[in-house]
Amino acid sequence: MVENRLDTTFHALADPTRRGMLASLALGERSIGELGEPFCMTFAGAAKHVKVLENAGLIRRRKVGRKQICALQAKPLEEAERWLRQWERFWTVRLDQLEALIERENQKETGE
Amino acid sequence: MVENRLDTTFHALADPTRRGMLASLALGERSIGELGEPFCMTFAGAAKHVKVLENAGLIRRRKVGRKQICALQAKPLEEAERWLRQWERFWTVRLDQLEALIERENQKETGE
DNA sequence: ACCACATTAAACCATCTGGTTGACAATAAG
DNA sequence: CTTATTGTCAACCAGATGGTTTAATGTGGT
Repeated sequence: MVENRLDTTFHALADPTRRGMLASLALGERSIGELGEPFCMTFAGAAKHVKVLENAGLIRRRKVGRKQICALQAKPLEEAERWLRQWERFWTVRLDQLEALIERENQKETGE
Repeated sequence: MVENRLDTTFHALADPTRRGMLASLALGERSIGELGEPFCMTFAGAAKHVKVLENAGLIRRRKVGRKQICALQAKPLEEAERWLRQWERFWTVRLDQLEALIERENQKETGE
C-alpha cells in the first residue's frame, strides 16, 4: 500500500514513538536499545519502529561491535518539508479571504 | 492509537489518494463525488478518505443543497511544516560533516 | 407524490499496524 | 569454553485501515 517516498516518510512521522526516536537521534547517535529505552516497550517492539524509520530512509545504521548504531538521515524530511511548503500560500495569502468566507458560511450553517 | 494533531495530520498525508484530494481542493472547492472521481474507487471509499482528511482538520465541509462542498483548511499543514522545519539544520549545516563521517564509516563497513 | 441524485451508514473482508513472546545468532568479556 | 549482552526473526494477537457492497436518508426537480 505504502509506495513512494512521501508515503513512507509521512507514515513514519505519524507516530509519536518514532518522532521521539528521531528527537533522540537529533542529540546524537544511539543504539537500538538506547532508542527504545524511553518508551515502555519490548526491545523487539522498538526494533520494529527503528526498521520503519530505516525503510523510510530517515536513519542510517552501522555496526560497531555487537551494537547497531543509528544516525539521523534527514534527506526525506527535507523532501516532505518541501512538499508541505507548497501549501504555504493556503495559510497565508488566502487566509483573509477564506476566513471571511468561512465565517459567513458558519453563521448560516453549523455555527461550530 | 492516533492521538495528537501531528499524528492525524501526518497519517492523513501518508496516502497518495488523500494528497491527490488535497491537490484537487487546492484548485477550488469540490463535492465528495468530485473529489473521488479521479480515483478508481467506490463513492463510499472516497467518502472514507474525505472523512480522514476532515478528522485531521485538513478540510472543512458545508452543505449546499444535497451536496457536501469541501474546502481546504491548511492550518494543520502549517503546524506539520513548522515541525519539519525544526529539522532543517540536519540537512544543511550538519550535512558536510555528516557526509564525511558517513563516508569514512561506509568504507570500513558495508560500502553501500 | 414520485423519482433521481448525493451522501451516509453498516456489515463485511483482506491486509497492515503495533505490540507481545520465545527461539536463535553474533559478539564481548570472564 | 561459557555466559551475558545486543540484536534478529518468526509466530501470534487485537485493533485499525482501505476497500467493497447493500440499504437507507435527505434533497431537488418534475
